[in-house]
Parts: sequence; structure tokens; C-alpha cells
Amino acid sequence: MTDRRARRHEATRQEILSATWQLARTKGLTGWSLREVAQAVDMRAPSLYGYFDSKDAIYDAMFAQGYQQLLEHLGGIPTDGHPREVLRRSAHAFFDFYVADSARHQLLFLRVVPGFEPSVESYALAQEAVDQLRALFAAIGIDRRESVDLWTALLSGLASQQVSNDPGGDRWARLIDPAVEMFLASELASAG
Amino acid sequence: MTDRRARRHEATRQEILSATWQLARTKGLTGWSLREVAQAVDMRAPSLYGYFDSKDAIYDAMFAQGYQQLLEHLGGIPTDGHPREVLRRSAHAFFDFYVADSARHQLLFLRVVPGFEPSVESYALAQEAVDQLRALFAAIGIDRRESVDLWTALLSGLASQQVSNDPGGDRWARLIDPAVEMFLASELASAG
DNA sequence: ACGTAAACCTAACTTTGTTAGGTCATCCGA
DNA sequence: TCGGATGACCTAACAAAGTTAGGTTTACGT
Repeated sequence: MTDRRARRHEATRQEILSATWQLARTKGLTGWSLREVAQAVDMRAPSLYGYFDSKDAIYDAMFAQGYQQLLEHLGGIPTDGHPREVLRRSAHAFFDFYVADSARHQLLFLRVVPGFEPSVESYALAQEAVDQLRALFAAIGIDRRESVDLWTALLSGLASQQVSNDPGGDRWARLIDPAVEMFLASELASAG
Repeated sequence: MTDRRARRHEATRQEILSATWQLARTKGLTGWSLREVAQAVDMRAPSLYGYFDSKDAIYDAMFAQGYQQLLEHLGGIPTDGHPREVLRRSAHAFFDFYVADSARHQLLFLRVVPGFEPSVESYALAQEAVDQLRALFAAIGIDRRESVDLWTALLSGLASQQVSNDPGGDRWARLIDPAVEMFLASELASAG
């Protein structure tokens, strides 16, 4: 097979991405340099250009990878049971995903990297995640766009506050269940 | 008076900060260079060091200024009338403040600038804003910390989503009033 | 009016992303 | 099996970034 080299190439690409995630987690989403990444994979900085066109291309690959992870996360949520339980599960899944990696959180949900715009292919993954979330809500009878928007705002707000103002703690994590109740009561009231 | 020079110095400091805000708004919070700032105030980059110790010191001054503006914003909210009206006013005031300047939003509420930590003096201003918000809530009979935390999460979430996913639009802005109702209903239910 | 210190400059150092161009190994076709 | 080609990596070097050193001019306080 001709792809012996292609497989090796792809493996190295993943190795580079993995090292970059590591650096982004420890030094901040934009706090790393190509030379550091190169050093981590035992190369020199210019060699990285054999695998990515630019630093922004690395961000783009990370963006895509992050949304793939989110899709897996979302896919793992059982949609059976009482709507309250489904909502609760999805809330915790969301929150955990956000908080688990604040660099990823910034990359996927906040426009933080100056000049970086995701490519159309990567953005399609983001769209897919939104669709999947909408499907999850539809499965429990919530189908108004406003409701889903309010939900995402609520959850991303809780996660942002947790990460920014009480990293490592649970001050906002403890508010998830009350927030679910609040949201659910409001939905029941306005659904008619 | 001995401060003729001191006043001029302070004026130049403000001029630099103002030019930096402008750049941050157009090119992103971290998308500007000292040389660009210098050019905007008709200087060379090293001259800025007569006014700020470092680029991070500029961020710190902006951080302080941003929270001063927030404090003014909060102070302008009338606390009389029905709690619903007070909440609504404060919600819109918050949201508008967030959305009016997304660079400021990122600087004040998200930890976005790699390596930057606000100085103790600047952080005290942030604390003051939190206290003032708590006082506003106490004035309308809401004094549980959890309630205020949930409120800030909700509002900052709405604003973040608006800025990140629908800049210039009103997709999340329209959810403010429903969010207020949702929050209020939940408060009334759990206040006993 | 004069000495001093503030205000500003140029030159330069380090680190950043990036490009140019070279070297060596490895794979494919004859 | 062997040569040409291509891939993988390197060093050297660029421009732009934050920052420091050190000098010159301006203008204030005594």
C-alpha cells in the first residue's frame, strides 16, 4: 500500500496537535509558540510547516478536534427518561465539557484568538453540534429556538463564571441543578 | 503649582489609553502592538514606557478603567419601583454594557490575555462592582449569594452568546426579558 | 537664568511567525 | 537492484513583536 508514508504523516500531525493541546492547557490558549511545540515533538519550528500551513491552521485543527469531542460528548447522553433527567444529564455533560479544559472552551465558544476564523469545514462541525443539541431538545419536547438559545446562554454562562471566578472550585457547579429547575419551570409555564 | 507637568503626564496617559481602546475595539483585545499605539499618539514605541511599565500595565489600566465604567453604569440604575422593573433595568444595563464593547467584555470577564493578571488595586475595583451588584439585589429583597451568582451567570451567558454568535444582531438580546421572568419566578418559588 | 529632570528619540537585543533553500533517507518504477 | 524523485527534516534568515540602553532636547522649578 502506498499510504505507509501517509499514515506516518497523519500520526505526526496528531502528535503535534496533542503537544499543542498540552501547551495550551498549561500556558493558555494563546500562550504558546511554534518553537515550543516543535521542541515538544523533537523538531525545529519550520518543520511544523510540513504538517500545518500556519499557526492559525493549527488553531483550526484544534477547533475541529474540539467540536468532534463535543459531538462525542453529546452523543453519549441518553435521551430516555423524564425530561427533567435528560436536561440534568445534558447540563452536567455540557458544564463538565466546558470546565474540563478552559483553553478548549475559549477556542470553541469565545472569539479569543486575534485574527483566527475557523475554516468552513471546521465551522460545519460546530453547526453539527448545534443541530445535535437541538435534536436532543426536540426529543424531550422542547423545540423553540429561543428555548435552546436561552439554555446555551445559561449553561455557557455558568461554565464561564466557574472558570473565570472560581477555578477548581464548585461555586457555580452547584447551581446547575437549580438552574435546570428554573429553566424547566419556565418552559412548562410558557409552553402552554 | 508643581503639577503642571504631572497634569500633562496624566493627560498623555489617558490619550494613550484612549488610543489603545480604539485599537482593541477594531483589531481585537490582543490584536494590537505597542508600535501601533505609539503611532496613534504620534510617538515611538519605547516612549510609551515613560507612561506604562509594560504592555501588561496597559492592560491593567484598561481593566481598572473598564470596571470604573461598569461602576458608573451600575450606579445609574434606579433601585425604586417593583423588583421586576429593577431587575429588568439592571439586566438591560448589564447586557448593554457587555455587548457595547466586546474587547472590554473579554478583558473584564474572561481570562483571555495570556499571562495577564490584574493588580490588587484593579482587582479591588472588580470586587467593588460585585459588592455594588449585591447591594442592588439586597435592595429588592434578594440576598442569597447563589441567586446573585445565578443572575451573573445568566446575564454574562446571554451577552457572550450574543457577541460570539450573532454580533450586531439581537437574537439573544430579545431573551433578556424572558430570562428576567424566568429568574424572578424561580426566586419567588424558592424564597418561601 | 541656569541646572535638572522629564519627554522623547534611535539603536539594538530577544523572541515571535514564517520563508528559502539545502541535505539526507526512503520509496517507486525500470 | 538501482537511480530518480519525493518526503522529512534541517539551518539561515526575514520582519515584526516587546523591551532595554543610552543619548538629546525641551521645559519646568528654584
